[in-house]
Amino acid sequence: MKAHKLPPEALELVAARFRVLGEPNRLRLIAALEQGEKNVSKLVSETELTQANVSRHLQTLTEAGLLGRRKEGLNVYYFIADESLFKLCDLVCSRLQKDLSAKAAAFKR
Amino acid sequence: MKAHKLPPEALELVAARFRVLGEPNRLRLIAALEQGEKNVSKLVSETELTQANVSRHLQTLTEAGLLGRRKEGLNVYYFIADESLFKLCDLVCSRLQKDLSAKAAAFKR
DNA sequence: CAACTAAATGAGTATATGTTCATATATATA
DNA sequence: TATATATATGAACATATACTCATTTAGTTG
Repeated sequence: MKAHKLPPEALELVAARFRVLGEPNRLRLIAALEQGEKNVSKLVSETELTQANVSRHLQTLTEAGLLGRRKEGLNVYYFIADESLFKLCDLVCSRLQKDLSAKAAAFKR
Repeated sequence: MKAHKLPPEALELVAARFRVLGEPNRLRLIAALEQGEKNVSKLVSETELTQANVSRHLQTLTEAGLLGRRKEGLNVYYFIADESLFKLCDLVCSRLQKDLSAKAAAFKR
Protein backbone atom coordinates (compact mmCIF):
# COMPACT_ATOMS: atom_id res chain seq x y z
CA MET A 1 0.00 0.00 0.00
CA LYS A 2 2.05 2.93 -1.24
CA ALA A 3 1.15 6.51 -0.64
CA HIS A 4 1.57 7.56 -4.25
CA LYS A 5 -1.27 5.29 -5.22
CA LEU A 6 -3.76 6.90 -2.90
CA PRO A 7 -6.48 9.14 -4.35
CA PRO A 8 -6.93 12.62 -2.85
CA GLU A 9 -9.85 11.69 -0.59
CA ALA A 10 -7.79 8.91 0.92
CA LEU A 11 -4.93 11.31 1.54
CA GLU A 12 -7.30 13.61 3.37
CA LEU A 13 -8.32 10.72 5.61
CA VAL A 14 -4.72 9.88 6.37
CA ALA A 15 -3.93 13.52 7.07
CA ALA A 16 -6.95 13.80 9.33
CA ARG A 17 -5.73 10.91 11.40
CA PHE A 18 -2.32 12.49 11.80
CA ARG A 19 -3.97 15.78 12.74
CA VAL A 20 -5.81 14.12 15.59
CA LEU A 21 -2.46 13.08 16.99
CA GLY A 22 -0.95 16.52 16.44
CA GLU A 23 -2.18 18.01 19.67
CA PRO A 24 -0.15 17.60 22.87
CA ASN A 25 -3.11 17.45 25.24
CA ARG A 26 -4.65 14.67 23.21
CA LEU A 27 -1.37 12.79 23.44
CA ARG A 28 -1.46 13.31 27.18
CA LEU A 29 -4.90 11.78 27.34
CA ILE A 30 -3.75 8.84 25.26
CA ALA A 31 -0.76 8.42 27.52
CA ALA A 32 -3.00 8.51 30.58
CA LEU A 33 -5.11 5.72 29.11
CA GLU A 34 -2.13 3.54 28.43
CA GLN A 35 -2.50 2.10 31.93
CA GLY A 36 -6.12 1.17 31.30
CA GLU A 37 -9.57 2.71 31.00
CA LYS A 38 -10.48 5.78 33.05
CA ASN A 39 -13.51 7.97 33.47
CA VAL A 40 -13.60 11.63 32.51
CA SER A 41 -13.21 12.99 36.05
CA LYS A 42 -10.07 10.94 36.53
CA LEU A 43 -8.64 12.21 33.27
CA VAL A 44 -9.50 15.77 34.25
CA SER A 45 -7.66 15.54 37.54
CA GLU A 46 -4.66 13.76 36.05
CA THR A 47 -4.19 16.20 33.20
CA GLU A 48 -5.31 19.34 35.04
CA LEU A 49 -7.25 20.44 31.99
CA THR A 50 -10.79 21.79 32.26
CA GLN A 51 -13.61 19.30 32.11
CA ALA A 52 -14.98 20.86 28.94
CA ASN A 53 -11.63 20.67 27.24
CA VAL A 54 -11.06 17.05 28.17
CA SER A 55 -14.53 16.19 26.99
CA ARG A 56 -13.92 17.77 23.60
CA HIS A 57 -10.59 16.06 23.09
CA LEU A 58 -12.09 12.73 24.05
CA GLN A 59 -14.80 13.30 21.51
CA THR A 60 -12.24 14.00 18.80
CA LEU A 61 -10.24 10.90 19.67
CA THR A 62 -13.33 8.72 19.82
CA GLU A 63 -14.72 9.96 16.51
CA ALA A 64 -11.38 9.10 14.95
CA GLY A 65 -11.75 5.56 16.25
CA LEU A 66 -8.70 5.83 18.48
CA LEU A 67 -10.64 5.56 21.73
CA GLY A 68 -13.72 3.65 22.78
CA ARG A 69 -16.27 4.61 25.44
CA ARG A 70 -18.33 2.70 27.94
CA LYS A 71 -21.03 4.20 30.12
CA GLU A 72 -21.52 3.00 33.64
CA GLY A 73 -24.06 4.95 35.64
CA LEU A 74 -23.04 8.58 35.72
CA ASN A 75 -19.53 7.83 34.61
CA VAL A 76 -18.15 7.38 31.14
CA TYR A 77 -15.03 5.30 30.80
CA TYR A 78 -12.69 5.81 27.88
CA PHE A 79 -10.11 3.34 26.65
CA ILE A 80 -7.64 2.82 23.84
CA ALA A 81 -9.43 1.25 20.90
CA ASP A 82 -6.57 1.29 18.42
CA GLU A 83 -3.41 -0.42 19.56
CA SER A 84 -1.53 0.78 16.50
CA LEU A 85 -1.38 4.07 18.39
CA PHE A 86 1.55 2.84 20.40
CA LYS A 87 3.49 1.72 17.37
CA LEU A 88 2.89 5.11 15.79
CA CYS A 89 4.03 7.05 18.82
CA ASP A 90 7.02 4.84 19.36
CA LEU A 91 8.10 5.28 15.76
CA VAL A 92 7.93 9.05 16.07
CA CYS A 93 9.56 9.06 19.48
CA SER A 94 12.51 6.93 18.52
CA ARG A 95 13.05 8.95 15.39
CA LEU A 96 12.98 12.19 17.39
CA GLN A 97 15.40 10.78 19.91
CA LYS A 98 17.80 9.80 17.17
CA ASP A 99 17.60 13.26 15.60
CA LEU A 100 18.06 15.04 18.88
CA SER A 101 20.99 12.99 20.07
CA ALA A 102 22.63 13.55 16.70
CA LYS A 103 22.25 17.28 17.22
CA ALA A 104 23.52 17.01 20.77
CA ALA A 105 26.57 15.13 19.56
CA ALA A 106 27.24 17.75 16.90
CA PHE A 107 27.40 20.34 19.65
CA LYS A 108 30.19 18.63 21.52
CA ARG A 109 32.78 18.77 18.77
CA MET B 1 9.97 4.29 25.36
CA LYS B 2 6.44 4.71 26.65
CA ALA B 3 4.41 7.81 26.06
CA HIS B 4 3.35 8.19 29.68
CA LYS B 5 6.94 8.72 30.65
CA LEU B 6 7.43 11.67 28.35
CA PRO B 7 7.62 15.16 29.84
CA PRO B 8 5.37 17.89 28.36
CA GLU B 9 8.04 19.42 26.13
CA ALA B 10 8.67 16.04 24.57
CA LEU B 11 4.97 15.57 23.96
CA GLU B 12 4.89 18.88 22.17
CA LEU B 13 7.69 17.69 19.89
CA VAL B 14 5.87 14.49 19.11
CA ALA B 15 2.65 16.36 18.45
CA ALA B 16 4.49 18.79 16.20
CA ARG B 17 5.79 15.96 14.10
CA PHE B 18 2.31 14.52 13.70
CA ARG B 19 0.99 17.95 12.81
CA VAL B 20 3.44 18.22 9.95
CA LEU B 21 1.94 15.05 8.52
CA GLY B 22 -1.60 16.27 9.10
CA GLU B 23 -1.86 18.22 5.88
CA PRO B 24 -2.96 16.48 2.67
CA ASN B 25 -0.86 18.58 0.32
CA ARG B 26 2.23 17.81 2.32
CA LEU B 27 1.39 14.12 2.07
CA ARG B 28 1.06 14.57 -1.67
CA LEU B 29 4.53 16.06 -1.84
CA ILE B 30 5.92 13.21 0.21
CA ALA B 31 4.18 10.73 -2.06
CA ALA B 32 5.64 12.46 -5.10
CA LEU B 33 9.11 12.11 -3.65
CA GLU B 34 8.71 8.43 -2.98
CA GLN B 35 10.02 7.76 -6.48
CA GLY B 36 13.14 9.79 -5.86
CA GLU B 37 14.35 13.35 -5.54
CA LYS B 38 12.69 16.11 -7.57
CA ASN B 39 13.12 19.84 -7.95
CA VAL B 40 10.49 22.37 -6.99
CA SER B 41 9.22 23.01 -10.51
CA LYS B 42 8.60 19.32 -11.02
CA LEU B 43 6.71 19.13 -7.76
CA VAL B 44 4.67 22.17 -8.71
CA SER B 45 3.58 20.67 -12.01
CA GLU B 46 2.86 17.25 -10.52
CA THR B 47 0.77 18.55 -7.66
CA GLU B 48 -0.80 21.50 -9.49
CA LEU B 49 -0.29 23.66 -6.42
CA THR B 50 1.10 27.18 -6.67
CA GLN B 51 4.86 27.59 -6.54
CA ALA B 52 4.66 29.63 -3.36
CA ASN B 53 2.54 27.04 -1.66
CA VAL B 54 4.80 24.16 -2.61
CA SER B 55 7.80 26.12 -1.42
CA ARG B 56 6.25 26.73 1.97
CA HIS B 57 5.23 23.12 2.46
CA LEU B 58 8.70 21.97 1.48
CA GLN B 59 10.11 24.34 4.05
CA THR B 60 7.87 22.90 6.75
CA LEU B 61 8.80 19.35 5.84
CA THR B 62 12.49 20.15 5.69
CA GLU B 63 12.54 21.98 9.02
CA ALA B 64 10.91 18.93 10.56
CA GLY B 65 13.76 16.83 9.24
CA LEU B 66 11.50 14.77 7.00
CA LEU B 67 12.99 16.04 3.75
CA GLY B 68 16.47 17.02 2.68
CA ARG B 69 17.49 19.59 0.06
CA ARG B 70 20.28 19.81 -2.46
CA LYS B 71 21.00 22.82 -4.62
CA GLU B 72 22.22 22.38 -8.16
CA GLY B 73 22.49 25.56 -10.16
CA LEU B 74 19.14 27.25 -10.23
CA ASN B 75 17.34 24.15 -9.10
CA VAL B 76 16.73 22.83 -5.64
CA TYR B 77 16.13 19.13 -5.31
CA TYR B 78 14.18 17.75 -2.40
CA PHE B 79 14.27 14.16 -1.19
CA ILE B 80 12.96 11.97 1.61
CA ALA B 81 15.35 12.21 4.55
CA ASP B 82 13.41 10.12 7.00
CA GLU B 83 12.51 6.65 5.83
CA SER B 84 10.37 6.06 8.90
CA LEU B 85 7.83 8.20 7.04
CA PHE B 86 6.76 5.22 5.00
CA LYS B 87 6.27 3.00 8.01
CA LEU B 88 4.19 5.74 9.62
CA CYS B 89 1.98 6.22 6.61
CA ASP B 90 1.58 2.53 6.03
CA LEU B 91 0.53 1.99 9.63
CA VAL B 92 -2.12 4.67 9.34
CA CYS B 93 -3.24 3.51 5.93
CA SER B 94 -3.66 -0.12 6.86
CA ARG B 95 -5.50 0.83 10.01
CA LEU B 96 -7.85 3.09 8.05
CA GLN B 97 -8.48 0.37 5.51
CA LYS B 98 -9.35 -2.09 8.21
CA ASP B 99 -11.75 0.39 9.85
CA LEU B 100 -13.40 1.28 6.57
CA SER B 101 -13.89 -2.25 5.37
CA ALA B 102 -15.37 -3.10 8.76
CA LYS B 103 -17.87 -0.29 8.28
CA ALA B 104 -18.57 -1.40 4.72
CA ALA B 105 -19.24 -4.92 5.92
CA ALA B 106 -21.60 -3.63 8.60
CA PHE B 107 -23.65 -1.98 5.88
CA LYS B 108 -24.29 -5.19 4.01
CA ARG B 109 -26.13 -7.02 6.79
C1' DC C 1 -40.55 14.32 42.30
C1' DA C 2 -36.55 17.21 43.81
C1' DA C 3 -31.78 17.62 44.35
C1' DC C 4 -27.41 16.16 43.00
C1' DT C 5 -23.52 14.62 40.02
C1' DA C 6 -20.81 13.40 35.69
C1' DA C 7 -20.27 14.39 31.12
C1' DA C 8 -21.50 16.82 26.83
C1' DT C 9 -22.37 20.89 24.17
C1' DG C 10 -23.59 25.85 22.21
C1' DA C 11 -21.56 30.15 21.71
C1' DG C 12 -17.82 33.18 21.69
C1' DT C 13 -12.88 34.31 21.46
C1' DA C 14 -8.06 33.81 20.46
C1' DT C 15 -4.52 31.74 17.95
C1' DA C 16 -2.36 28.96 14.44
C1' DT C 17 -1.86 27.87 9.84
C1' DG C 18 -2.78 27.25 4.74
C1' DT C 19 -3.04 29.99 0.74
C1' DT C 20 -2.13 33.69 -2.51
C1' DC C 21 0.00 37.84 -4.63
C1' DA C 22 3.75 40.43 -5.25
C1' DT C 23 8.41 40.82 -4.70
C1' DA C 24 13.11 39.49 -3.30
C1' DT C 25 17.11 36.48 -3.69
C1' DA C 26 20.30 33.58 -5.96
C1' DT C 27 22.29 31.65 -9.89
C1' DA C 28 23.07 31.17 -14.78
C1' DT C 29 23.85 33.01 -19.34
C1' DA C 30 24.12 36.41 -23.24
C1' DT D 1 26.62 44.12 -16.89
C1' DA D 2 21.92 43.18 -18.17
C1' DT D 3 18.51 39.65 -18.52
C1' DA D 4 16.26 35.50 -17.51
C1' DT D 5 14.89 31.66 -14.54
C1' DA D 6 14.14 28.90 -10.13
C1' DT D 7 13.09 29.28 -5.57
C1' DA D 8 12.07 31.72 -1.29
C1' DT D 9 9.65 35.04 1.44
C1' DG D 10 6.91 39.33 3.41
C1' DA D 11 2.30 40.73 3.97
C1' DA D 12 -2.51 40.02 4.02
C1' DC D 13 -6.45 37.21 4.37
C1' DA D 14 -9.43 33.23 5.29
C1' DT D 15 -10.25 29.21 7.73
C1' DA D 16 -9.67 25.78 11.22
C1' DT D 17 -9.31 24.64 15.79
C1' DA D 18 -8.17 24.87 20.85
C1' DC D 19 -10.00 26.84 24.79
C1' DT D 20 -13.35 28.69 28.22
C1' DC D 21 -17.81 29.89 30.32
C1' DA D 22 -22.28 28.86 30.94
C1' DT D 23 -25.70 25.71 30.35
C1' DT D 24 -27.89 21.28 29.10
C1' DT D 25 -28.42 16.37 29.20
C1' DA D 26 -28.45 11.93 31.29
C1' DG D 27 -28.49 9.29 35.12
C1' DT D 28 -28.57 8.58 40.31
C1' DT D 29 -30.29 8.93 44.96
C1' DG D 30 -32.93 11.02 48.77
